[in-house]
Amino acid sequence: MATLQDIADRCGVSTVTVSNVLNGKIKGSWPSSAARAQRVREVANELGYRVDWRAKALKTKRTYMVGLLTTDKPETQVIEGRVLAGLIEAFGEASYQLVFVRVYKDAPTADFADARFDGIVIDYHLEAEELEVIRRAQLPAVVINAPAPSDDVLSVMPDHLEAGALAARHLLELGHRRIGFVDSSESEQKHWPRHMIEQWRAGVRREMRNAGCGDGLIEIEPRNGDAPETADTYRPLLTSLYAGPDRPTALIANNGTRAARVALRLSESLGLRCPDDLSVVSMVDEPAMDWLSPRITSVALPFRDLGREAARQLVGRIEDADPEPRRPRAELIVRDSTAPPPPGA
Amino acid sequence: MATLQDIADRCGVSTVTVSNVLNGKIKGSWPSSAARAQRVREVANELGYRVDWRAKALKTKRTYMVGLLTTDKPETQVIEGRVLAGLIEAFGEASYQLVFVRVYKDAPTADFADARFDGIVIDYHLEAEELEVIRRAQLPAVVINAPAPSDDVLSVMPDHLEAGALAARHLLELGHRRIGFVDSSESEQKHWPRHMIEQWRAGVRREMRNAGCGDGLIEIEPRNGDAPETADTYRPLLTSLYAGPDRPTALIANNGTRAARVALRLSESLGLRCPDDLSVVSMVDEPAMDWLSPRITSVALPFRDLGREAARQLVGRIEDADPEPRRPRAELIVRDSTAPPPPGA
DNA sequence: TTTCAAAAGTTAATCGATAAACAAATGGAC
DNA sequence: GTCCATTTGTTTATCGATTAACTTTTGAAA
Repeated sequence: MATLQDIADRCGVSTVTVSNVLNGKIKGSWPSSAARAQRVREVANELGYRVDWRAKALKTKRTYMVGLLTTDKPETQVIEGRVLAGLIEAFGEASYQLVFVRVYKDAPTADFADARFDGIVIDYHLEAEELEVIRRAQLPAVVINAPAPSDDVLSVMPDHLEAGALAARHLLELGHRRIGFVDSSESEQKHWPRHMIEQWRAGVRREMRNAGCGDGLIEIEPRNGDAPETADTYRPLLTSLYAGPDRPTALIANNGTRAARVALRLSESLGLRCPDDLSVVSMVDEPAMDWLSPRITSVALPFRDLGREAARQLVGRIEDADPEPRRPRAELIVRDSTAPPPPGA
Repeated sequence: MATLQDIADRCGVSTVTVSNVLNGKIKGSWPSSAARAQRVREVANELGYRVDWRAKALKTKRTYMVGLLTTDKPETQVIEGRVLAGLIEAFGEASYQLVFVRVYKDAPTADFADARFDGIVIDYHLEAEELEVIRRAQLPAVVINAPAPSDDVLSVMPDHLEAGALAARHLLELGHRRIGFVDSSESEQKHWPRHMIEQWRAGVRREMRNAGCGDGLIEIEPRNGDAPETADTYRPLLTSLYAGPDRPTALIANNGTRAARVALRLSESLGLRCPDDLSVVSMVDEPAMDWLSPRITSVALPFRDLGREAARQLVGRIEDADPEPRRPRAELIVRDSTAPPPPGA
């Protein structure tokens, strides 16, 4: 592997000059220096020179490494793949390496301190308790898809209010006037951050009010205590709802599993067909949404862009640039589970 | 951040001595040295000393970093989360950092060489073309869930033959004698490595021969050219199959989507019910397998263990230890989509 | 008591880059 | 032609650890 010294020897200059040329600290104001700089670059290229970041990092007090905090819970997905893809892309472009760090409950800061990162990325799966780790680390940090736990932490979130509004507008345009919002069952609520879901609901509510049917929003949230959630969890609630007069003609479910259960199983057992009698929208676009039958209309969060934007913000903070924030937008993917309400309804 | 010098000053010894103590190069044969070593360790602990791997890496020519090669195809999942979890765990225990690297088609070795990894992990999604990158890098490498492309590359795979056998044995024990193996459609086959699927099929075949029904294996593989695969792709094939005399009483599908399609949609349109009339097994356990109705019996690959074992092997190779290989085993998860065949069949 | 091999410790040099301090070259203004 | 601010280049020192070469200690054997 070629070093600065190798290039310097071949060009008859000092290593510092080579370093300056390659780091763009030579403006090339005079012909003589411009030519020399050119030659240095050529030789560097010829030798396939790549900076040794170990040495660079040692001297500059930086590491060009960013830690990605993940949980060590076996059940939770480590990180959404598309977020990861966006992070890798954008950090790569800025010459930062993305390193995975497991969060140990026992020794939370140990291997974390070892790494000496320049910054930290926190996925939204992490809980408040674990966020404490980063406070202690005193490093630039960005949280993806969750509110910042304190002022000095960056946060990148899509406009969840708008995401909810997107789903609602679609249904309103189809002619629906009474819409149910299917929330998590009690046992599931504990395991998920509420922030997104509340925003979605608020967005739905806003659009319905704008459309003049403010009281058409029906909250569906079963009280099942600690029992695990199954398709049956929602049955009693929906059955009694559909026995009454103000039955909703469309349902918005706060994740894909619930959407599928409502669309595929409950609609059947209620004697309804999706989408003819009942429209269903999922607020989370999962792979299964595209191959179930009917294919389920979903709101897709801009995961890849979330990753890219988080990287951009964090690099900005590390390098004291603080670029203006952008808010990635959610998209509606219209599939086969939504249609105008049945004529009689 | 404390350095060796800080500890050395406080203990009245040289930095080299501190380094030796902390790296366990002092045997403590004499009381005087044992005591001194103890004191050094105490002070190190007190100051919260952590080795600066930038300096260590610079001198030792190692980086303690392992690159994880991933595709840059937007559609493909970057990496299976459970594999990743296993990798993080095991590398963490061995003090290696796991760094994500995007594979650029254009400039395949550039940022790769920058990183100067000690080794490489390759996920099974990568294709032969991309494997070329690692050959050029000349580093210890391990491929997860795919055969090694050359002798000097490590490979960690579960026993896929046994995985197929597992599914077959389950069905045979239930009393099935004619079993269909649902392979990918033509258009999908191109996008997936065939190795696993061939092994699964071979395992199924072996078990059926052992059970004395060697000709009971029915291959189901639609010829749909380049048309995208949908639930309808399999309909003609299955319809004609179920019109004939030798209809299978059970189907093994080579992924979750196909299993779901066969179990949920096709069985209905054929006038069969799952599992009463038709049993279905998925060779890939995906989240949806657990919440669809019926919940689908699946073979779960030991993803987490694959990650752990890959890390173990690679660290062994890097540190010239070459531990004996272990083969993680697949497991059968019995759910509601399998039952004894109907009496008449 | 002397001798000696093993163990422990010290000093000096090094990995590859960059920062700081200083010296030299340059082109335009006077 | 001289002066000067600017740009460029050089020398020296440094980041924090480890290796190499060498010296000192040590406990036991002779």
